[in-house]
Amino acid sequence: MSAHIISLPPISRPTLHEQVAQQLREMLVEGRIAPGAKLNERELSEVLKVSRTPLREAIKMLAAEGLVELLPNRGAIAVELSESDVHHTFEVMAGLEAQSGELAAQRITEAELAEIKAMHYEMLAAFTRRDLPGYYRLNSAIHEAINAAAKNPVLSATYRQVNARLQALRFRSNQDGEKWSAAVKEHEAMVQALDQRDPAAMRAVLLSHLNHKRDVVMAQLHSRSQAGAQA
Amino acid sequence: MSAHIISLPPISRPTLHEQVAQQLREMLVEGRIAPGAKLNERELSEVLKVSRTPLREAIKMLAAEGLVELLPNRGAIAVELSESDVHHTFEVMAGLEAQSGELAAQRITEAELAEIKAMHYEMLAAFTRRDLPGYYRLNSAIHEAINAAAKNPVLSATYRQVNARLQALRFRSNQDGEKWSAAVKEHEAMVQALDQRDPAAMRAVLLSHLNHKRDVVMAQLHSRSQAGAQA
DNA sequence: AATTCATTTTTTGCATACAAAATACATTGT
DNA sequence: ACAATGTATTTTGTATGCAAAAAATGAATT
Repeated sequence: MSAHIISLPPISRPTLHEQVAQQLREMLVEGRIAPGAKLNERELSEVLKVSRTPLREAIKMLAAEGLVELLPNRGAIAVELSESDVHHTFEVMAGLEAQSGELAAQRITEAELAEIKAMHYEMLAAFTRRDLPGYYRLNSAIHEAINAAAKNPVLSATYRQVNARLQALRFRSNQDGEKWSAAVKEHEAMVQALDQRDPAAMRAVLLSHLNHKRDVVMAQLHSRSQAGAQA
Repeated sequence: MSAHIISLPPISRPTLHEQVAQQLREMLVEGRIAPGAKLNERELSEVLKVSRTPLREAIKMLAAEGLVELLPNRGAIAVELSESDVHHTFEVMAGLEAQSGELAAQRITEAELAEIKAMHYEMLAAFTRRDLPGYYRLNSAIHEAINAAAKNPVLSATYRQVNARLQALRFRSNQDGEKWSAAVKEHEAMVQALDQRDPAAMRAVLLSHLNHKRDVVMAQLHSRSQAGAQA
């Protein structure tokens, strides 16, 4: 048996239901399928050019992930989180982020820390330019990096799954300038806590960060539902 | 506002894939399907008396829940957690339990507390009789009750999903007598923290409780793998 | 005997077909 | 016009069929 021929098959083409699940995931998180909207199987199978079988398998996965809700004999709809759902979800996210930060402060490497600092400065640039899309992109990249620095794949997977449900809310609209700069200040404190390898400080700042984020989102949801009620 | 999707249908008749998923879940958690074992579709569809279609849909849900692993073109196997996986999973469970306890200490009602105290005494009885199955049953009922008292459905669902993976390990064998009484003492402290509505104390005791549980399980896994290596 | 290669068998993945439930529609009666 | 009821259409749920991939089998060669 020749020793250096083995271990070639790293690139496995994803199965069809896997690809479909990924596409639907994006459509749900990006809001191309609106919360509450029905997922018509015939329609989707035509758009995605697959038969209903792999499509249904993908939908079942998304249901287990909490991105869609299955209604027996009536198919699936994109989840629509109630105000209370959002509150509870943020509560869990806060706990996950706090733990993530706590562990990251214990386990982060110099290289990872340097990269986070770099992204932090880029984020400051986006903030200064009032470049909201850039800010959000960097913000979520930083949180992902903290997550990675925690070195716990189970925590990362759990975090991503819960976070995906929140992403589907599409709450990335303009936020109050004051709240925004407060968020930036919190990020400053985060980087500092990481630099000092201070888990308790990291936990504290992330808890407060997530609480503020929750308040912003809930306020937006509220104003959104107000606007909707008038239309 | 709120999602008023569910108004009437209290799931009169669960769909077939739903029932199959539930059955498979039990088989996996109860160890009737061993970790690492292959899930043969033809075989399972004969045992469960359903066609492969709903069976496959159920398997996809279990994959999303992390109970089985999908191998492209080679079907599914029951997840087999590595030592590192178990460690990471306990880390997440500790965080979830700690938060659950923290919230429960803030939100528990007198009635809920009374019920937990009652179960605690039953558990003491089981401990005194060295009734291990009864002890485990009451132990998990108490943790479920704490979870319920936290009044966060998202947290409960996340907790259950992560916990199911650990249950599949079937680590309920005899534990060291000293460790056992230490666990009971921790439960005593839990009830006290709940009674005093002390979230910080609750968090602390649950973190240490889960850390000890992790140590016990890891030790058992180790001795088990030792025994396996000799056979 | 062990290894390689070709062939058969099994198993998975996907598409289609059919049945049952839900929805939409139309007709009737008031 | 409206409600009620029966019928048609659509949509979901399940079973079956077929093709491709993987595994098993077995012969041929060294």
